Amino acid sequence: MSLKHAILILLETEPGSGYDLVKRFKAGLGYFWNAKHQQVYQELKKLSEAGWLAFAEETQETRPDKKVYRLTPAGHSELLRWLSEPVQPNKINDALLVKLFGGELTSEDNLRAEMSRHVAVHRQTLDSLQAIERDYLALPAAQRQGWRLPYLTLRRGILGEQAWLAWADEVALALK
Amino acid sequence: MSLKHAILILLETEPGSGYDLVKRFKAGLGYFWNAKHQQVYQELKKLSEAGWLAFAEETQETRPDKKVYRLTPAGHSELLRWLSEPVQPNKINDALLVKLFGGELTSEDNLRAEMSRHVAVHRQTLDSLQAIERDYLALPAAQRQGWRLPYLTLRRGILGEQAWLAWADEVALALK
DNA sequence: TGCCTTTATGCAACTCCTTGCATAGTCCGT
DNA sequence: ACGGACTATGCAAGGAGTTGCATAAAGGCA
Repeated sequence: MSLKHAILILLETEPGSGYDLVKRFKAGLGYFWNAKHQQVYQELKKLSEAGWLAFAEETQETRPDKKVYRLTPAGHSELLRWLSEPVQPNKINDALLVKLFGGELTSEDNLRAEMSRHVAVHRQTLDSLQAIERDYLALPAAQRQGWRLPYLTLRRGILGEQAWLAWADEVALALK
Repeated sequence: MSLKHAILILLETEPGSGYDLVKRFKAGLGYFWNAKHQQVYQELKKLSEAGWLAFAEETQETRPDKKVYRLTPAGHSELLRWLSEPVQPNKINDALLVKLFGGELTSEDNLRAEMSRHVAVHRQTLDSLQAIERDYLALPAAQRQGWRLPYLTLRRGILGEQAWLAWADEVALALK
């Protein structure tokens, strides 16, 4: 899929280690692309074997040594190639909806409890996305410019979470 | 994940063959759980090896023979067990957002073209979901009762697609 | 007649992703 | 002094999902 390309994008902006990337995923891209540390390390290995990344080992005194990865020219042109190519629409696999679909076989209490758990998670996600939005909007216009496109992805998150919560209200009404 | 359980739910309602299930996925659950025919066949094999399904081979004259699967008591209780257990919130992996996030490296024309392709797909999905909704709402109340919970999942689809399209409008404005 | 679609199932090989485990020093709070 | 979180990387095994190929008869359309 495009974990490969998500990594290329992150490293194009700034070289970094696997550990670094995991943190960057959590901070930014992470809302719409999830990866565990294992997968990142495995992918970095593959990407450097493919010649799209190069790394330099950095010895550190007070911390474990690390490998700092950066794009090679081949990696850069691969990224451009990927960006110019259509991506296919997302496939959705949502276990909560599967459960609701088959919910006649269980109790409404159970379904309500499940929904509240998910509502809590989505509300928290929405809160943190809105906090990021506030920070972005507080920046001077000149600085906002560089984050214009990432901001659009943030908006996707916010609108998506709001729609999710609106749906949860409908469900709550129906299960009352 | 829960392809296993999606299959159990579908077969609990009515026994059927792998081919059958693929069609049922397309018609109903398919909006929020996607599976290729290969995966369905592989999963059916595993599920019967695990003792959750049993199958009967049905010889047909004018068509290829088929295997009709149904839940065993063990499969039924596994389904109940799964339904009573919390499912964990969905992870999102959306390549379009990755592309947009890194979009500074490509042209706005390219991004606009990509967006229109996706808008077309989402609009069509929304249309077909709304067609299903109209059919549902035209049913007499007594018949609606049995589809109450699947209807909630349909609503999720509709609200989700509407939010997606509203976001696409924002993006179109920002890329103008 | 020839081509496409539908019905029906499956092997083989692969990539993608998760889970559990392992190592090892530093820094911080209590 | 001890426990926990943080920095940093990775192996091994397995489960989930994709891609390509193969078979084979029936029915519809041009």
